[in-house]
Amino acid sequence: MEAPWFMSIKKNPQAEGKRLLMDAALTLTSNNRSLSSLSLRELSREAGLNPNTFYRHFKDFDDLGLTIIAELTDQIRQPLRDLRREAAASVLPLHAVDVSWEENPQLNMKRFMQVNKATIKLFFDFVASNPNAFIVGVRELHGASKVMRHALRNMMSAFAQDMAEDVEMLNLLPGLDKGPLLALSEVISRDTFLLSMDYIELPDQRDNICLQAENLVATLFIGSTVIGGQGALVVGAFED
Amino acid sequence: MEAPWFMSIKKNPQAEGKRLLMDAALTLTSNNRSLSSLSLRELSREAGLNPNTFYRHFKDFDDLGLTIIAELTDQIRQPLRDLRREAAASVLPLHAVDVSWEENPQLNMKRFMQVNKATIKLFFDFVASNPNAFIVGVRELHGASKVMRHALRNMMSAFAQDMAEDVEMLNLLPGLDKGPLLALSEVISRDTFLLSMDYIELPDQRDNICLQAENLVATLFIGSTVIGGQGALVVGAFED
DNA sequence: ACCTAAGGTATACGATTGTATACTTCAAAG
DNA sequence: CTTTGAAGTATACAATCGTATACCTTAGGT
Repeated sequence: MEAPWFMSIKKNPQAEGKRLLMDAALTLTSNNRSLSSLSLRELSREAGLNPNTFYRHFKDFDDLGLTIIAELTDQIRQPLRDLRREAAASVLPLHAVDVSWEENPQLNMKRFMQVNKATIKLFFDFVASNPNAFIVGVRELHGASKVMRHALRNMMSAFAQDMAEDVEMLNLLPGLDKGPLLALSEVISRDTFLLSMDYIELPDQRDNICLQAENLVATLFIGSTVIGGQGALVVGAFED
Repeated sequence: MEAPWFMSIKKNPQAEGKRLLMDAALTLTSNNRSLSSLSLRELSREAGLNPNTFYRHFKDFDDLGLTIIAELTDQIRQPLRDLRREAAASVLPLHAVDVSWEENPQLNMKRFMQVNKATIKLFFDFVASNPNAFIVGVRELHGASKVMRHALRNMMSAFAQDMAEDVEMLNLLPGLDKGPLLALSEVISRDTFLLSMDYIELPDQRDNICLQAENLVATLFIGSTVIGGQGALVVGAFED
């Protein structure tokens, strides 16, 4: 009698278990669990592996978490920058007559709002296609492990720096100094991350959530511009 | 031989264990643990009680958590409103000539900023004197238990409503409609809560963190006022 | 062709866990 | 007084936990 096909196949042994364990962790944590509440055996069971296999790849649960975060960052960071450029490119050229802000605040504010809206839409699309990764990320951002918290905070700081750089490079808001811009980016980065939980959990309110995010970003940027003494640049765009 | 005093004293048996268990939970979670990662025996051990005593008072850990949150809310909500009135009272009467915003934007903006600063200072003082409660609160706000998350979210919504009511009643920002005001309050409530973690963990940066919070609040309120079409009310206060 | 180390497994052990059952104590209502 | 119910304890047990030790398989370098 011959052995069934699936018993004779040897999968490629290239650290397959590592993937399985990381995926299992994502699966489990996405359903009302936190990393710190998982047990080794539970995780291995979900991954379909022997408990000891965990130690072949990770020192402890923090190690696992850091690996997940590193992968998450790799998957998100560059795409996010690309999204922003893409959004800017799809909007700006249409009005590329390059009217200065002083000349026509309304037009330039509309530009900004459109890039804003497009970027946010693309970001949340990304969230919706990687829900589990975002769930762990947000959960562990204020979770039990100090190591994890610091790693995620650093990740979000990096995102904020990217955002600030892009806004400056694309000349979206000329009235903003570098310092305030970076501070705002940190806030926006964090709040958008947190909002992504709502976006995942409340599929019927996604349009609303997008609007919320857009409003937050616009409010912050405009407020900061005014405080920076460049209010004349923007206030004209909102008067009747 | 007489028994030592502490053995003969019968503490009032009015659910003493309940207090001990809640305190134990706060103690344990404040030190790199989450509620969902606690074990029943661990908690009982910390409280100095028999494991089974837990069930005399709580159905499960969610029940414990909800009780903690309820108590937390009771301790914070009214004091917070009082703080805001106190801050407003300590600042407003000095300038109570009641100059309209249109007449003197600089003066009125200064009023707002002072109330803002005072409230935030008082709030963070409160945080510093109840650190453990805030740590659990923030940790469970995005934690594993859905029940807990909803409860904490409701709590923060209540805080936001309080804030919106107070701002309106104290006439701090006449240029803001009720809708946007409430939306902003929600954001501020959440962000301030999260900032309180930094305030607890980084005692040497507390002044900085206060400034951060003040800036955030000011930026949001001003930005929203401009978007609402009342930019003329505020923009004058920041021009050279 | 051999060796080695990485990836994965099997088994076992003591510690810890949640909970069930039964017992105690004591405050207060009857 | 008696009763009764709430608060807390003692003991016990099966399940699960983390981890130590030893073993198996295979890809890749020499």
